[in-house]
Amino acid sequence: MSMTVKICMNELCGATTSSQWKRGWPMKAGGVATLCFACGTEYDHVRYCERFHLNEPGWRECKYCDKPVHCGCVVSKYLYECLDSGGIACINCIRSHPLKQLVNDIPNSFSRFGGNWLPSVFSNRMNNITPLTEVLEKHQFTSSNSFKEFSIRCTSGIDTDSSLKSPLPSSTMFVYQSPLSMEPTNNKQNIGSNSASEPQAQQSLGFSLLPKSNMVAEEKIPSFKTEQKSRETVLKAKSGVSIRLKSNKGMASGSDNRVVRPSGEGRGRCHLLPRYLPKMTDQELLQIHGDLNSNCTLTPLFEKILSASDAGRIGRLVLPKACAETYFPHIDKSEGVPLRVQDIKGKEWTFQFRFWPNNNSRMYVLEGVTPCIQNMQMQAGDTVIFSRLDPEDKLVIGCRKATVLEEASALPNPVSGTSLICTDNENLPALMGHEGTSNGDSVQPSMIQEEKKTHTIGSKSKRLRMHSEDALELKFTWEEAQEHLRPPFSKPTVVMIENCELEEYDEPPVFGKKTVFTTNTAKLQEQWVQCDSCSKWRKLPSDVLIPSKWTCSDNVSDPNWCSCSVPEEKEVKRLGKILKFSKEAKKRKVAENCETKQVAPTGLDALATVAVLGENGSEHDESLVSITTKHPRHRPGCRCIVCIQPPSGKGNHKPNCICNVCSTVRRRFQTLMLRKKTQRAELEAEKIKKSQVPVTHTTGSSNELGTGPTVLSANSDDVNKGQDLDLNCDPDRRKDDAS
DNA sequence: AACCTGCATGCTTCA
DNA sequence: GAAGCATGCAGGTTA
Repeated sequence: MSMTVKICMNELCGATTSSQWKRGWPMKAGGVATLCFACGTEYDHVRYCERFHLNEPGWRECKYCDKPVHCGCVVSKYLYECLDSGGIACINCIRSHPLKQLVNDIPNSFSRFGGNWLPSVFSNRMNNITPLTEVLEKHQFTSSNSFKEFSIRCTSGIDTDSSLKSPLPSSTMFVYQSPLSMEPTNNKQNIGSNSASEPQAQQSLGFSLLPKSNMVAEEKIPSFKTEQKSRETVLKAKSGVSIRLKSNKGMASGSDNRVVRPSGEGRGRCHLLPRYLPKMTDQELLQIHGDLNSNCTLTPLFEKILSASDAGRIGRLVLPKACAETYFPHIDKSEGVPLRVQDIKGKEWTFQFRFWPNNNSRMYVLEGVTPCIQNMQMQAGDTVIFSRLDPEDKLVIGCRKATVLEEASALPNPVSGTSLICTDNENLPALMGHEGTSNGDSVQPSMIQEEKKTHTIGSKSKRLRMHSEDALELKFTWEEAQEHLRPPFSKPTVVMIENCELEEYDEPPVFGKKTVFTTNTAKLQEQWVQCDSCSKWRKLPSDVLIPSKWTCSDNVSDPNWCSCSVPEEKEVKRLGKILKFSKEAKKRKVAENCETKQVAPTGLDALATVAVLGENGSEHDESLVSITTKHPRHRPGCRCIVCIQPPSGKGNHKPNCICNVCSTVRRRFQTLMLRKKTQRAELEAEKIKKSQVPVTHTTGSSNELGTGPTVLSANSDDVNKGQDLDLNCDPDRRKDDAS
């Protein structure tokens, strides 16, 4: 029995289960896709898995069966990335390592590399999984200003003070805005808009033209030409598109600058409930014009926030009765009429506009909307906007993404007392079906924004109300967060990927106070923490978890230092030097990154940097206290290279030493050199390219190609330090010397 | 067994 | 209290 789970190659879709494919999809292995039911992407045979195991560039072996997995197609790329997450096999291993498990149950692991938590692990959405190499090179160890803001949303069960001693619950979602995987502005604004009353950034608003012939329904929608000109403002855009804005100041909506723009339709307009009136900013309308290529007038008709059932797999969008009867064709029969619309990508969609008898009334629905909704990446909580385009009388559909907060509000609480920040499409239906807490007694009115409730799908139903007020939001840069995130108590699984050791944790990291780790003369790790009350530094055992607020009185491990009145230990002076070095190293690194605009140092560069710091530190202080600039979270048992290397970073090993440290360092240098070689080649190629273009100024400097960080090159003496294994050498120089 | 269709139920909002 | 509407669910259909 071999059953293949299909994966939609549309990375924005990623539909996986057979149920998400239209009928005709073969259930047996070896079948080919035709159409993804979720997103509507059409496939031909060539684009799918015939390429699955071909030896194309980019392939790699399955860690379990040694057969090639990654051939370059999206499907295998996905497998490849999952492999990096650990524990997943290729299709060859389907029996022992079910692909289904791979796809539907993405391991929620938390990875560290070189003591730093990888951002990708915090975003376990299928769409957001980022290849390891990209994570390392583009996110992790680049200059600090390249770190994107991310937020940790804690829940009511997590207290920023004391409860943080405990690991975050598994349901806690770390929202990290990856420039690779998320849209550029929306999430950041969402994350940043703690106050829900802030104007919401519009992630996307898609409108497109609809050919007149697309209107299948013969019954015409009433024309907009009858609307009152006096209430219109026509914006002439550069492209010549006229966007007719109907200023209606009396109907401005609440807190934001979103203006309720009634369609101006004569029939039944005044019967529309306010929540269905289109609320669009001028900016949005101006944005729309960029998508329109003809001289047209766009008139928003109505909008509706998608409910769970609207966005669900049933594919039925319930239309507000008044809107349907006002703007859509009149229908007499229950089966209704087909209706064509287009989205922003120019894709045509045909919906069945129909109704059901309901309590002596009618319930209007659009059937078959799932592909369109998926294609527009809409979820429950997002707003679908129906508009008309004049003079062609075309029906267009657009969308407005909900904020993270809105999305959160749209979700029922899966765990009592815990709010889940989740943007995962796939989780949505399941969560929607979770009624155990939907009628929970703990449901409280939102304190974040009263109005918000009327804008979320939870506004109508108890079932969907959740505790958005419980969400706490802590903002850090990714780099800052590293210093607050500490490994959970569970032991990590160390996996080697591309000669890099990754620690995989099943549990999320622990969030706590920033501390400084040092190594004392006995080579034991110590932890320093600053009192929030007296600002004195206190020494604690390295395995103690520090809550976000800590004072001397909390120092239960050493009664001698449990009072703010007690002066600091003498060792603090050394700590001060260490901190100074740490800051300087960071500054140098950032400055160099800005200056040279080179490829950012990788974790291996950071390793070398650490080694340098260790040496310098020892120069300034004879004690063996050392600190890692990139490894603030080391704990006993940590097996990363920084922890296992000699404190001074060099000098204690013979050239032919085969100890774990030396072999690891050798191996890593090889990898680093190889990588740098590639980078250098790329840069040179680029330089040659540029040189062929007329250049007004050239510096003549050539040594910036592929060189390591300043910290490395500043220690050029190390290059000539004989055959001893030298952790501080510049790999490029080393390579040059060798050649 | 999974999916689809049509209707019923019951919660929310409005007048 | 009435109307609207979100969603559950039973029965039919399909793979």
